[in-house]
Amino acid sequence: MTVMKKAFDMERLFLALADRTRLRLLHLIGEDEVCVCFFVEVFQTNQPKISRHLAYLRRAGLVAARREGKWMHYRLSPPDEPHAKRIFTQVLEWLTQDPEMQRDRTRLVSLCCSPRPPVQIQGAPRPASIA
Amino acid sequence: MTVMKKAFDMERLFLALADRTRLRLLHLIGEDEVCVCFFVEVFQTNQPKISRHLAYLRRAGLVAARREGKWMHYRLSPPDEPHAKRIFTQVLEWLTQDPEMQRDRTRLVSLCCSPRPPVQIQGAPRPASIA
DNA sequence: ACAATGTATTCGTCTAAGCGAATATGACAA
DNA sequence: TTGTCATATTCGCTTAGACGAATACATTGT
Repeated sequence: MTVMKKAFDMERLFLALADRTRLRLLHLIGEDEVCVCFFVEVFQTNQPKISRHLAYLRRAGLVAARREGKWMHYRLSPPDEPHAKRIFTQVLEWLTQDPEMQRDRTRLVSLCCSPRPPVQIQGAPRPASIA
Repeated sequence: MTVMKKAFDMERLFLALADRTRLRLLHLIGEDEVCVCFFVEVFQTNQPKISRHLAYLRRAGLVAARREGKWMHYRLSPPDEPHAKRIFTQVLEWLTQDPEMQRDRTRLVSLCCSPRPPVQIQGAPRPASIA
């Protein structure tokens, strides 16, 4: 039985991109590998919401997860299909222009560098490029 | 009261692209201006379905319509926002690779050039580049 | 074994949006 | 007018998916 690589599903890609929370997640991950608890802190929202959107992105093949003890780290996983990959990259570029996205990023950095971070993330592993 | 140009809504764009019928419509229009009845013929589906999807694309700002007697012609209307426009263009390029899209195009051409076209489109104005 | 902690899933509810069938509108012709 | 044709909209139904609240699961520390 051969492993059948399915033709990349465009609709699935665009559905995944058609939600603000997911766009914010993708942008906030960026070049990093980010722990779930940071998303919750930065977005000031409940944890199940984040988890569900991350699951959605994972199913769409746009992010990948790695476990480290109780922590889960998420990183981008750009599509293989060349057109999809180019579009994915350009979407990420586009996101950088958005004020809310910029605020998210700022928030993440200050959270990580803060001398007294919120309790929720005290022991959490920092994103690679910031730690 | 000043005319406020709203910041381009990314979610709206991706929602519009997240449907196969709409992708097929966008691809079939291409560089042309195409009459509704051709979509109905090419896709072998009912007319309200086409009309609703065209309305959706119109609301999303991706197509524009022109009336000519009882016929409505649709053409692409690429977004102004530079990032949106680039993505839009690349999506269209990507669509070209898809077998179903290619079949749609072939079907359109043969319909137009057929010496005995189906009744539904006998009097209909041909797409500019084909006529 | 048990509790604590980080994350994932489930549940019930609500809204957006897809569909076919039916109907409305708008333009032209008789 | 009245009818016909091309297109648009509405209606009733169904499904995907977003949400908060509650719960389940997994790992670590006691």
